Amino acid sequence: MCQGNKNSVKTFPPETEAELWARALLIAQCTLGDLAATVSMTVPKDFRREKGFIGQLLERVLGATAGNLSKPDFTQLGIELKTLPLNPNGQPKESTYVSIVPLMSRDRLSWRNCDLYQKLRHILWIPYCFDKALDPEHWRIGSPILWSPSAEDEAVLRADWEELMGLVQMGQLDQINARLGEYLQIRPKAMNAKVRTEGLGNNGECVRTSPRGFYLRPSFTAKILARS
DNA sequence: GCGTGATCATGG
DNA sequence: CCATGATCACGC
Repeated sequence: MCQGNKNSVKTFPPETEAELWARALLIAQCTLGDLAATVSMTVPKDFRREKGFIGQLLERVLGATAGNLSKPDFTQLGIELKTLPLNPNGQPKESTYVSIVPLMSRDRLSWRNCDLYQKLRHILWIPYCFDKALDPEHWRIGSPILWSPSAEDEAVLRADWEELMGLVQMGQLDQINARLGEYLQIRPKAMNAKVRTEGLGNNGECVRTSPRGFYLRPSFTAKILARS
């Protein structure tokens, strides 16, 4: 980690959705290097040791406030910030992490009240071109997308969530893999495969298992892009 | 250790 | 080729 990033500047949080949107429009077409300079950060040459850099850069530039709380980044506005890496062909390159999977929840869950939905209900997408042929400082930010799931999106997301959380709550952790779910999938979310946390066994008892997260498939974020 | 930000690296 | 499973850094 370079010294410049430790001392980087934070932007004041936007007070309204319109203000956030205006800021997002202002940075469209900027390079990561230009943006980083405005908040005294330095763009890494590769992301092997700084995978979250671009997300943290955009949090600073746009004035996100939630830190590591399980809340939308712009808490007062209820808006989640997500960067979206695109291949040079304009398609999403990676899945999008959304939230941690609550592996110990035994209570009946409500879709509209779950952490996952609270983040999915309103997202500011910031696409950028992930081009291995260029140094990351020259990668360009694209046009922002302020998105909420359509009724059809929500129906699929909710069905995926119900299927996946059904397995979690029934203690069927060993049946969960990233192939399940049409738009949403569950994948490991930890420093490494040895990390353990508590989950539910098939008799409702506590078992040790790996932490997992909910991710949106690239095929779904591609639909969001195509529609915008 | 957990949740935030994600991308890496390899097997199918 | 690309999705799955694995991995990296930070704040607290």
